[in-house]
Amino acid sequence: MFPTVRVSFTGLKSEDRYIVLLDIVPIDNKRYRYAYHRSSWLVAGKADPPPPYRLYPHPDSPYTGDQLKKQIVTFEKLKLTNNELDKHGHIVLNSMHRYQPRIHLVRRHDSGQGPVADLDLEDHKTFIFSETVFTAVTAYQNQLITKLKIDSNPFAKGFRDSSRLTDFER
Amino acid sequence: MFPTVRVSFTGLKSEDRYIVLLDIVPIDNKRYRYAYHRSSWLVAGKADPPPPYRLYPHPDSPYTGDQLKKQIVTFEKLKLTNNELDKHGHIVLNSMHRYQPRIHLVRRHDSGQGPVADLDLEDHKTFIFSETVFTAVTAYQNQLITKLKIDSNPFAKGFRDSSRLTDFER
DNA sequence: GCATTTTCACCTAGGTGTCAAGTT
DNA sequence: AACTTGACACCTAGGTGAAAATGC
Repeated sequence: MFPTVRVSFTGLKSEDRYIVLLDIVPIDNKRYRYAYHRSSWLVAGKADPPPPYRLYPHPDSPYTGDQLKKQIVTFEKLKLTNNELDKHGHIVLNSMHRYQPRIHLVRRHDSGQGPVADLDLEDHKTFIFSETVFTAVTAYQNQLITKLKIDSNPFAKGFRDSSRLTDFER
Repeated sequence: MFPTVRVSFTGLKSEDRYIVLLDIVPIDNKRYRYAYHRSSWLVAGKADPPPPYRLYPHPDSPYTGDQLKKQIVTFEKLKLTNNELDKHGHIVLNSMHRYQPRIHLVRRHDSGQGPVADLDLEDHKTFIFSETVFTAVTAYQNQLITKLKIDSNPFAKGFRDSSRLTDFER
């Protein structure tokens, strides 16, 4: 997933163990389509059946409070898929639906062991940044988003304006 | 450092915190030179003054006992240098001297925090594999070691026999 | 008519030994 | 004469969107 979600924390207990998780939840119960002629998203009916819900623990978890204070947690390895049968642990989304990523910080006292199965059973806090809402697609619907992603992602440098042929050069 | 040191552990306490470290110590007080005509190492006098000693903590440390049980700890990022003034945290060695890598497993109870400064002050166990002794060089002294390293390291694939011109092909 | 998947060129990032040139 | 360094070609490994192929 690009751009990459990056978070940092304060107010932690040095000695405690923490797990940082990310999940992505639907924003509404709708399916969308893109209207090219007016460059905007339109509601296209009720949401499709939701794919399996997955809670993605940051692969470096658990952290000690001490470790976590010092760094920025970067979800650069998080991947999205629309394949309900995915076996790689990626987060599964419906294409053409709108989503809100969330960050969860779970605190484990000396007792707690093992993976986080259910957040409701954990001592945790959830953080939501509404500016990170997005629409899932399999192909970009809009040239502006294509340009934005190409210009901001180092791996897409080969598609930058300056390295491509313009109409004039062609 | 290639080949990469890889270790796994058993008999850990799930709840405790562990730090895995690697250091490299001189095997004797000698300097060596290579005798080409008889393809063997010869003693070439007393050791040069030792460079700064560095204890290299595995970058993923600390581990919980639970985490550490499940995985192979791989020191693939460990680097060696002969530069006494090195600022990258690499292990500093004298070229043409013989060395023994060692693995240290430090157990931290709930109290212990911070980096490992002195192993003698820690609850730890040291593991030595004498088959990992090596001679530090800046250039290989022997065509057999060159061939062995090229054949076993994926990053040196471009130098394999099959992809290079033989005398016959030339 | 779209949406989705597959293959591809083009990158980032960095680990190899070689070879020419420099140092001691 | 022995050793060391730095630029280089050649790899591994994998993240990009484009375009063609496929599916619904």
